[in-house]
Amino acid sequence: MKIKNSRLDTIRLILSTQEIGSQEDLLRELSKEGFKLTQATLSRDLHQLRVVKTVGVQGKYRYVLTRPHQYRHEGTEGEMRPITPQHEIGGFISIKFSGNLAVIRTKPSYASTLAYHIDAYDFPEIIGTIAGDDTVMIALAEDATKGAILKALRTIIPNI
Amino acid sequence: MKIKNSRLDTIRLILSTQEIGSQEDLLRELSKEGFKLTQATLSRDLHQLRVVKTVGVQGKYRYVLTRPHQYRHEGTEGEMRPITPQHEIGGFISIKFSGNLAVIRTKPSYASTLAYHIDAYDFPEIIGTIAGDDTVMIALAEDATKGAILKALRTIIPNI
DNA sequence: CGGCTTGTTGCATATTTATTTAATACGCGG
DNA sequence: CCGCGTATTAAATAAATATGCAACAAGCCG
Repeated sequence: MKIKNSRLDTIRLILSTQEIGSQEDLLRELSKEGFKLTQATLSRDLHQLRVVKTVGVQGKYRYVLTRPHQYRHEGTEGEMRPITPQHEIGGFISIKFSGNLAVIRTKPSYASTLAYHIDAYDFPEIIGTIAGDDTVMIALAEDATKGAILKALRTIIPNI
Repeated sequence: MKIKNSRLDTIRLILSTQEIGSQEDLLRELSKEGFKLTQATLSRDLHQLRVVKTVGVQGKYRYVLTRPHQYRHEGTEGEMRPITPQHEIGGFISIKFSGNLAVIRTKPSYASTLAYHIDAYDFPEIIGTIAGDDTVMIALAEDATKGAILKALRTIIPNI
């Protein structure tokens, strides 16, 4: 529907540019933009957008967008060869490499937990991670080898 | 405090291994582990841990860990040199490069906002971004140089 | 130790968010 | 245009979560 879509866009815009701490706040901003709706509808909108309420640095709550993740298509591309363990560790399913990226697949909703653990270790071979729902993308340092990454990750996922 | 810390650890453990959808659920799990506390206390614990309630693919709610923010500054490894500004602009903390990727760290919850702005500019040097809670991963165009990226981003993050 | 400051907790309650329900609007094939 | 299935909504309410407050425990000087 037309109205709803533009409303969702506006929600995205607002959340991207302002620090919104409650649905009431967001409702107020939306009404400034000419949208009138109830908190119930907003709650459903946010659910659909998969917006989450996080805790910011100063302990303030804040609604933030998550990205609509791609639900990818398993590899086909030559280089990438999945290495899959016998036992699933904390939702881990597989890891593949390509260039300076590694992509870990997990069971649904386990990705951010895994990314959390990887981040916590702060491996020098890894310059950053991003988690979707069931995928963790890992940016590797330029000189990191596949072996070094696997070795590092083994501290978190023994049977990787 | 002793008890509280081990409780926080246990919360992390539980959230890492189970799909918890409400504080009541988590409370139940904690009591199995011998912790007795009220929802009020748990709410405060989760706030302190910056745990967030997300929406999974099937629309289920789930509590997940976010990363411990280290205001780090690694900068040791040869190629990678975090470039950190004097003033924090919109939560920006650092940027690192590796191959055709750049990884920006932000203060917690600022990543999606920053990514949104980067996207909005539609720089030819940048073919796409992904944002987590405090990390933006940027896919660079094939011919983009580090300098060109920094120059482009400067329109958004002046002191980058 | 005695006072002071800080941190932790439960209780009760406020606040916030999700959901049920019933009504209304919409899209579309016939 | 009609009828039927699907969306969308508001209102009320349920459910979930956050917080003010008072009590108590811990650490910390002097």
